[in-house]
Amino acid sequence: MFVGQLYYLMSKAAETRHTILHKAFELIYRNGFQATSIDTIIATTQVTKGAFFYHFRNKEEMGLALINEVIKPTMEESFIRPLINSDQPADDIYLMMKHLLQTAPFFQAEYGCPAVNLVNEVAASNDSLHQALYAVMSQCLQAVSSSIQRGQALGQIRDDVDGAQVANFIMIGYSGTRNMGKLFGAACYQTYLNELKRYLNQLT
Amino acid sequence: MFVGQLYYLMSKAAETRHTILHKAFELIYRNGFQATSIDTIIATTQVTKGAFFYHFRNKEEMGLALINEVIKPTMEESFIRPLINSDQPADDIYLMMKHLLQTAPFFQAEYGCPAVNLVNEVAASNDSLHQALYAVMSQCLQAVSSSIQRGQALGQIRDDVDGAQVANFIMIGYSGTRNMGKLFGAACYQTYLNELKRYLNQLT
DNA sequence: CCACAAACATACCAAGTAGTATGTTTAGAA
DNA sequence: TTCTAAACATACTACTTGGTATGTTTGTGG
Repeated sequence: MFVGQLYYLMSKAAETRHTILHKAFELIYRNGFQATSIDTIIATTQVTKGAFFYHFRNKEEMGLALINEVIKPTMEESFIRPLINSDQPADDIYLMMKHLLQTAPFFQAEYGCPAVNLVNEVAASNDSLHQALYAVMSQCLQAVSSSIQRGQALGQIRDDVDGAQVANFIMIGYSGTRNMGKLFGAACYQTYLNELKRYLNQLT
Repeated sequence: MFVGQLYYLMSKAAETRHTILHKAFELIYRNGFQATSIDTIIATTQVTKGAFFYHFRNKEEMGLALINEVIKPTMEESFIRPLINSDQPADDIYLMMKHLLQTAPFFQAEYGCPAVNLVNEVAASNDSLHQALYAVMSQCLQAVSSSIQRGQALGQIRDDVDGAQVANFIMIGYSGTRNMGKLFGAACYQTYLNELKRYLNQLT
């Protein structure tokens, strides 16, 4: 098979798959994984059930693809990329978080963070989704941890600071903020940013 | 009606109601609100559907009762009570959190915190449950905030510290810890406690 | 232009869902 | 004891769920 032919052959199918995943992402983001039925997904995508189950063996596999093909790239773009090669970790982590909370594409306080929501809903009950989310969040942890360690090498972060612990604390703060934001609204976001700055300053 | 007669009259019924609520609490804690069906609840409680719907108009009202009669007292006992009249807020908040994360009755990292889980699941989609959870969590916020302000009056906390903001940050940290604990396990708890101590020290 | 697999479409199903209709039991007031 | 309402029990229903069985369309390699 020529690549061109393969491309055209798969093009429409890939588009259908893409449509399903991204529409499902929106629905699941707002309503949760369990609460979003396949019937709802195919109704809003105008895709038939046959097409859905051609592309995904079952709902769980669709969820897996959603995490790996929609959520993971999104987190890489908004959480990890701003920290790559950062030479001022305290500032860069703060700015990354500020952007993430205030202008990221999926910013909506009432609905939280897609990744955090899924962790809460499926981590305890679905092993493969748990693992996929674990991979995504571990990447984020690693990005923060590395930037802290780089900061230490550059003499900008105190040596007694444990990068991995700080990274954990940042992720904890992020997920907690997204969680409390669903309850108390976006005001939480500014609170977290203020206290995060105070915390980061103290690492320098 | 005499109180005694009323007491005996309601006693058995109250027990049934209590059984339903507490068993539902366990199931919902582990599996979520939506994922816990009424059929499952009545099967594990050995209570019939007629009894269930005698005590609760519908599933939502049962959830409301669960928040107000099970979750709220639990949070009052483990989150609020340790902070009442605390004269060393930095220490007391840390100890309260340590106890809450390590020895509280509903401590199970993989399942998180019942209140936090519910916030995540229903805050965006159910207004009355949202309000009930808002009330519970606001109480917790208030307890932390008050203790910080008392600490300021006693000269133990810096005057430039905003008690309400600190309280928010504590709740954010708690919920985030419970959330990340579901993903990464109980190791998160120690990390949070360490960084919390560092944070609290800096307020004195 | 034809065979054939990829990509979809339609109809269906068994299990589960919240909730109801209609009973029966039980315990205390009179 | 008897009457009555609270407290439960049973059977049922309309609807939704994830998933399947069985088609039909579509593109493309030979």
